[in-house]
Amino acid sequence: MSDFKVIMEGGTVEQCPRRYVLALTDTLNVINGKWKLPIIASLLRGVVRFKDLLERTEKITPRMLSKELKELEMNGIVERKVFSQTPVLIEYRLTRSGRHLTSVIDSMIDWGVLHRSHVVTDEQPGSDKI
Amino acid sequence: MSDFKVIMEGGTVEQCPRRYVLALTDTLNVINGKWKLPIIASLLRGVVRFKDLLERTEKITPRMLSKELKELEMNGIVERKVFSQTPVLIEYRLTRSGRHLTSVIDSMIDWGVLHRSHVVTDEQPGSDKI
DNA sequence: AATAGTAGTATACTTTTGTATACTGAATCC
DNA sequence: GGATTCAGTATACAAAAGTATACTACTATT
Repeated sequence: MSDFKVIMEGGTVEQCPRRYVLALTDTLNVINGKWKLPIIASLLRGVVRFKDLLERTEKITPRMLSKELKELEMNGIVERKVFSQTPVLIEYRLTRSGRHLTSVIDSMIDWGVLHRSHVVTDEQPGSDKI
Repeated sequence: MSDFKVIMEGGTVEQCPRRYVLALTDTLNVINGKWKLPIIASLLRGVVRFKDLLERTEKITPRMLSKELKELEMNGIVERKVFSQTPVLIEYRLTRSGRHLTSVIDSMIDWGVLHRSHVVTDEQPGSDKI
């Protein structure tokens, strides 16, 4: 659909529209850092609370979790819902955009799996052929 | 194909196989940082030399370019070929794995475009854009 | 009044990433 | 023998990302 590949076919830079470049950097900014994808992966399993995320995102500190969740919220990836119970209950869930990240994650997994197989089959020590 | 979504459908963590997690973090590690994707995008246009990359990757310093190219080479994304001419000629090109990154890039662009449209249509004033 | 549960914040630090600017080395050309 | 070209490296610094550890605010229960 986006057909980034146009730039391969011997064209000028302008063949890759600016809005695609923006879209790409948007996506990178959303998922970058050490914790974004692990958190998103946890949220894909459903609605969760802060404490749950703390426990099941290995070794993340509350400070980082808080920071990352804020960024994800600002970027429209997660929603934060407050329930005025006692003790207070706060739920985090993915937005529609957040759920759509599965397609990006899937393609990253596909590439990673493929790449690992290439590395194993192609790259014997010393000889580096394509 | 990789079907990361299995973890949505009410399962345990184990439903997302460890190798998928590894594949995902591989991919993240390969593309993370400020310069990896711009460099890969340049390389998608064909074989290039260090100096070309310096000129057309906006404002990158030789130090960073050198560092990033080394990492990409170590990760099996680019190949470096030395021609013993004078002045010496060194060519950088994508490996097969490197070229396959187009599918990841495309899905990131697709998500970014979609997300921008969601942000415009969904989100009330106050919510922040990327 | 002390305890416990939820959802974080505060402070100080280390590590990683990125920037700025100048420089090296090899070889040929003039 | 100095200028030029290519492909980087060296040094010093600044900024961003991440870690460690302790603490706060609210409130309901004991």
